[in-house]
Amino acid sequence: MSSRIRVRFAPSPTGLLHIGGLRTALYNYLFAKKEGGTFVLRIEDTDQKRYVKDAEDDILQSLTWAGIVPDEGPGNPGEYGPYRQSERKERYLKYAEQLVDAGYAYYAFDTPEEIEHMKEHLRTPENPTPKYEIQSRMTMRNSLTLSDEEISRLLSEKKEYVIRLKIPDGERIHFEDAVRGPVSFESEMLDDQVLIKADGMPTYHLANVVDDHEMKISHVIRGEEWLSSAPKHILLYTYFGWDAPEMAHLPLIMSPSGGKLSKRKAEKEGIPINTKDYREQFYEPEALVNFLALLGWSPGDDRELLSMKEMVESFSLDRIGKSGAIFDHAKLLWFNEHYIRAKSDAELAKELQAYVKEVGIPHKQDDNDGLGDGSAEPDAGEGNISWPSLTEEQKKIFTDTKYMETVVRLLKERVSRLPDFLDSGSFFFEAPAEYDAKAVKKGWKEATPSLLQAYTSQLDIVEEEEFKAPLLKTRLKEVIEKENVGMGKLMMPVRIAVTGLGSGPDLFESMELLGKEEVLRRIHTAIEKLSGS
RNA sequence: GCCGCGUUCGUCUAGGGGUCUAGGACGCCGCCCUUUCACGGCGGUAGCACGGGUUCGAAUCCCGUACGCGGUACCA
Repeated sequence: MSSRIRVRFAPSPTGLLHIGGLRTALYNYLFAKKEGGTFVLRIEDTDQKRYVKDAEDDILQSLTWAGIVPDEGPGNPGEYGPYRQSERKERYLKYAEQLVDAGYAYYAFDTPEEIEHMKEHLRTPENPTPKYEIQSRMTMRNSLTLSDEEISRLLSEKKEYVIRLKIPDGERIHFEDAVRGPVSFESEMLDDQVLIKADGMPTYHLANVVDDHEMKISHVIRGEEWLSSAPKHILLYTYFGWDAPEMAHLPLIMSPSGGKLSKRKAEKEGIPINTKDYREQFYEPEALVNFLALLGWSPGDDRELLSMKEMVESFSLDRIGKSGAIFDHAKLLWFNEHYIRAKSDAELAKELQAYVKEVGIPHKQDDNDGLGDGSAEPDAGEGNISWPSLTEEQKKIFTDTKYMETVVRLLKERVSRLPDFLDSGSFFFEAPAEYDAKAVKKGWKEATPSLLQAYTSQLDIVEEEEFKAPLLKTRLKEVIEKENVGMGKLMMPVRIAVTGLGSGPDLFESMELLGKEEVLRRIHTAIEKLSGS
């Protein structure tokens, strides 16, 4: 006999899965796994107006990518299906009518205009949002005010109607929230929530309660935006005579500028909001998951880098924080760097190849710096790129696994995200088109060309097979000794010539990888281009 | 407006009456390593929102204020 713990992630397919949703799913998942329970995915597609066709696919793909795989869901039904609310439509009406019969709900025939008129009438500065409730409902056209004949006539004429919950008067509704402790609401503050909409579909509130009950959900773990409607749900459980599940309302993920991290806000602040964005930009899923887990939860000790397994082992609802957590992209990048470095060169090379195949290579137009104060901005570099197709030559390079693995090995310690390999290692894939102005100014002097000549004449006589890092270094040392200059005097110009940049991975290893012919060509090109001007 | 929830370094957090001159991490700064940069190592910067209580003692408990956030739909 397995555990009775059952949790669900119940997104509505109105768009791509955003990271807040992903975190909610994650917490549900961690709790389920920790308790040996079941993690259910339920699609809450009761709003036909906002339905987005591909959203469900995206949700599942994103969850899978993150390693948060549902035990039950539309794709892998358990014994409580179907798992899409649109496919469970009939049962909600039945339950709602049951409530009507018991006197806990009623039919309402008001048109939207009539409701708006009522609210308009009641609206004052002190009460900007009038409700459909104990007072106002008696002025409306519903089964509380209409005669029985009138009601059955309207019903039989198939007039549009909704079913509303009859909120009781003067009750205080208490419940215990697993993360917040005791919470209570005055019933006066609730309005007569619509349970069944005019189109026959249930609202979230009804569907949610019915499904959680029918699917034997033991713990409802969801975002704090639901806290205010929890009393309505509690009321529904009571009226149905069901035990309410445990509730846990998660703190919201906030934007750096304050407020809920909405799509709009995130975009404005340069934060990828959809899980799909992270997939497409090849973030390490472990990094996102680790980061998200710690945004509002902590294992109770000083560990920060946790595998899914470790998170499962340490997870508990009472270690979830109560206040909103600001999304810190810089910290996410730190996690990402960590997980990149934890991967093998072969693994990374493969991913990089996949990335290029899918996306292409970025071509920087201008404003190419890589030096200077760039390190201050974690997100620098985006915006000025285009994605042209690869040349034959580049295809050859990118399919050369050995080559790619070396690139990865040389660059791994200096990238934050997978695409950065292409950015900071662009010279591995094409000769520098321009030279970093700062570096040139600092390291390219009058005497440079002759020094470079001296070095290249040494390199000229190196056999191709001998063109290895240690030898290249030795040759360079010999030249500077002979010319009686410091190492930087030669190394910097060589770096500029070969990479176009003032800094980067080990120069000699980079040269070895590029090969004799290419290196010599680049040095000669640089002398031509930089010495004239 | 009303209702609800919250408030520890810039950010994520530990801490739940004495062990707190508040710990860790990211970021930032400095030093070391490296004749580049990065990684790494070491060090530093910075915080209990405010005001009242309770107590021998409060970041921790209570009240109030301020501020923030959420909700206030035939959206979820």
